[in-house]
Amino acid sequence: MDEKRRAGGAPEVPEGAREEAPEARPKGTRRRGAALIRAIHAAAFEETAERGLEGATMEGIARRAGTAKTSLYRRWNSPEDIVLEALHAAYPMEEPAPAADDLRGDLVRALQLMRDSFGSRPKYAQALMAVLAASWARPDLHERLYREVFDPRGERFTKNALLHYADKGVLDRERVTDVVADIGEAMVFKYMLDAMELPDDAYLAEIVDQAILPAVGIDPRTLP
Amino acid sequence: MDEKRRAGGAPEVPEGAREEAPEARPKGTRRRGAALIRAIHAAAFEETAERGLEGATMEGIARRAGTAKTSLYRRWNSPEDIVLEALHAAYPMEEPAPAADDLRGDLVRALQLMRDSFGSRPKYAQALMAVLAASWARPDLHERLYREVFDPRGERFTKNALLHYADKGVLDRERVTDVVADIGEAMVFKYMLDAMELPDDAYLAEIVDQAILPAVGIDPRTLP
DNA sequence: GGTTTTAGCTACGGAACCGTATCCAACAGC
DNA sequence: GCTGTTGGATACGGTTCCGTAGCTAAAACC
Repeated sequence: MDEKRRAGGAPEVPEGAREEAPEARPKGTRRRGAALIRAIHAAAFEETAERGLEGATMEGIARRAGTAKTSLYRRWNSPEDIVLEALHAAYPMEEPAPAADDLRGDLVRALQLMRDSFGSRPKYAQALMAVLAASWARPDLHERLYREVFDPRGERFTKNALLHYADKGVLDRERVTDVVADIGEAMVFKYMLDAMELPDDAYLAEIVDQAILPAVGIDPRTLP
Repeated sequence: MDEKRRAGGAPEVPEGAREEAPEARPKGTRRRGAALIRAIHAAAFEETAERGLEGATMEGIARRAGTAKTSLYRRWNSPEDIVLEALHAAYPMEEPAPAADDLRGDLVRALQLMRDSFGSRPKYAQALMAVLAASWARPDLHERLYREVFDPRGERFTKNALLHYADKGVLDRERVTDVVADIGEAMVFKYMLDAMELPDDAYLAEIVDQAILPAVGIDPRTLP
């Protein structure tokens, strides 16, 4: 067993949990509207990433955003509300299937889009992970997450590409099942969990060549 | 309050995160040793599942286990310590590759083993999910999780089966890459996240037929 | 039986959050 | 410049959790 984390009642800051310095800005000035909200969203990501969805507090978010608790309660009722709104605002735009005649390239690009969306904003991926985990034990939250965040944007990064080329006759439409359409996302996700970092382009290409293309009946070695 | 519209027999928990009733037992009696520890582990799963790793508290675990906070501090220093120990104790035993001459069946069984391990103990999957999510933002915890929980048991449910049949010449050894060895676990995991439930046997079979077998160059329709 | 461990109970001061109220000041629009 | 709006600061009582202490009593040992 480990040593005691602290001795006595010392208010010492536990290692690793230190908060970022509040958004510094010239004293006697104020943000409002969109600029303020952006700062609060970023703070909500930080707070959720470091303390989990259930550990996040209004006071913590306010501190990180360099604003007052009262300013948060003016708009939201809970950390959860803020985080979900922040996730929604940050969720990547859907890029309509690039019509190039390059199945393999389009699949890789679809996975790149997914990966880059995780890296687009600091702490975005960690915050999303925290919410996903929490939602697994909370049907209400799960429903909200998929309705307010995922659904409105379309989802399915690789599925569009696969269907596009199925329509063109490049591959068999019957093979684009739900299972197959999920392979790419599932693999990227698992990689992130194991490695604690975003996959590089080479790894994405491996996913496409070794998992997705074989699943739709195409040997990548026969491709141009 | 809502009407009671209880159809089935499941002891449905009304939303609101009510805690389970403390382990009832005859008054004036005490558990000790292993029996007590088992109850505390179960309580730690509940607490972590419902409130997240960062939201779990010693008081909450003590309440659920029907024991005293002081009894927890006697052995552990934090909820995290308890949960990690509980996960370690509950992690499924590795089943050596069943030597039957049935690749497809062995793969399905490997995934069943993985799935059943998640359902083996109440709240086990949710607790593990919570810890995984938290660990993604905390290198120390990630290291601990993999060292104290995953590594000691071996991991890789499908990889063993694939390697076994590669050695027998049933499939090409070159195709059993890290990516391919991860497909099964990744797909089960993604399914759980999306559906909030464990996959049934039919879905596991789909994963094997539509994703894993094609990836190792085998058309399931050609199998016995 | 008597003795040693180990659980359970109560209580404590300190800390962090909660959600709200109050008041003042910076901002935007005119 | 004047004015209504929106942020920021402070304070509050109430709750939960922290980690420790002191004590009693059940369980296990011999």
